[in-house]
Amino acid sequence: MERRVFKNKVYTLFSQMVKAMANPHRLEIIDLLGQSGRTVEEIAKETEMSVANASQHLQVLKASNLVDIAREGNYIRYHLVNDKVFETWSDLRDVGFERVAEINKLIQDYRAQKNSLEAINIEELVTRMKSKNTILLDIRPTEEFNSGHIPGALSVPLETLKTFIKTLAKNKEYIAYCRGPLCVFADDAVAILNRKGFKAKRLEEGFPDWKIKGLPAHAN
Amino acid sequence: MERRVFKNKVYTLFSQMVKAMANPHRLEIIDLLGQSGRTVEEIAKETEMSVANASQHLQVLKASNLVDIAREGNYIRYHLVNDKVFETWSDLRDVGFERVAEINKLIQDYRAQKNSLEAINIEELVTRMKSKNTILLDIRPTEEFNSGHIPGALSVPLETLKTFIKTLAKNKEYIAYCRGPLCVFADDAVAILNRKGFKAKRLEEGFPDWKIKGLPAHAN
DNA sequence: GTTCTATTCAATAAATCTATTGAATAGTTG
DNA sequence: CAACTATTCAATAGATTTATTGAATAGAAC
Repeated sequence: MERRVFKNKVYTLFSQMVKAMANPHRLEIIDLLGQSGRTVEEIAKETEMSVANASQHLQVLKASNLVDIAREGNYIRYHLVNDKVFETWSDLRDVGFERVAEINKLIQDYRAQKNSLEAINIEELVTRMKSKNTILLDIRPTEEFNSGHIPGALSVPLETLKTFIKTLAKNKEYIAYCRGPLCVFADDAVAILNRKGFKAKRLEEGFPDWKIKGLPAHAN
Repeated sequence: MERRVFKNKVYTLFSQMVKAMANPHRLEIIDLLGQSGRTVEEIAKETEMSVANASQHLQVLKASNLVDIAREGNYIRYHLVNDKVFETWSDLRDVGFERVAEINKLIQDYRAQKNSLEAINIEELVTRMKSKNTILLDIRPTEEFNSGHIPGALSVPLETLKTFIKTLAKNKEYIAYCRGPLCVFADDAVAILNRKGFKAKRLEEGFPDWKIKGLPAHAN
């Protein structure tokens, strides 16, 4: 095979893989699946698209070997094929945060509106966790907490926060985290906590980001 | 702004960035620019496309903040905006090598045909370089070698290899490297060396991959 | 200020991608 | 085996992307 033909072929193959990621719905799906495997129905519900549409996008991801499936009784559960896929998305995300002004502004504005402007990152969290004064809250649904969480975190799904809040001490500092920088559970939690007079900030990243950094992860 | 509206907007912005990468020509351009900045004309020549077409693709990359420009006299030189962009491409590439059978096969076949099947990776290279018996050859054009190379490498652009080869000792082991895993200069060099009875292998990765690993890089 | 040259723009036709709908399928449960 | 249900398929119309042309532009050089 001639050099140019080879190059065209190989870059075309890579571009097909990139194309599979190059869609807002599919990025959202990858972000979700980075969390844990999910059925078509669950994905459709969380991303607010039709089941047929979600299925179609999942087919695209599957055809490009970014996700694979496991049958479980009546359901088919989709997974990312491995951590590398999430890492690629995570790198893309970083480039976006760093370079695309619109993305930055959109996120800042959203957080400002929620009164959740201050965020700390994973490095800062590691330092702070050494202090007894910091309490870490995992705002995701229970199942996600159970399938893996940051060691030392308390499971406080958003719906339970309002009752849980009564038990919290005012003299502590709270850090809330959820699925990732684009997940808004933690922002909502921080908003509620601040309103009630607690000192609270969100963690910029989420559990999958913690995990791909190779930091220890607890599972129940 | 409502949660769903926020999510749609933010994932759309990210997907626009990914779309900018989702084209074979543009991936090749990113791969090239990871090497060093280049003018439109240079890019058009190396990728064998028309200048108008190359320019159009560069506009797409520029609009997405993946590349920027610097005027130099009569020419405009395009650069990647930062290392993160190349790292993202590098991660994508890894996923492709690992998960997409067609990509693997294509590359293996091409190397087989060039008699350059055995490749070592950067980790192995670091170990081997401790031995006096291993000689590292940089097969890229002189300018690229000068703008940065792996410490200890000899500059042997492909055109000069045939004359250079007369000076080489048969009892050494040669490692050839070039721009990256999809660059074929090193394969050609290995083929020539093997044909003449030298022990030679290529380095799987290229100089930019060495650099983003944070390993030391010499420049003249 | 005119000429020159690298680069960009504009227009177009072909190809590809997307959401929606409703029907089809495959595997499970009773 | 029949009924059921999660998922996929197929068809379509509208939107987006792409390569190719040849013309336009903007800055450098003289």
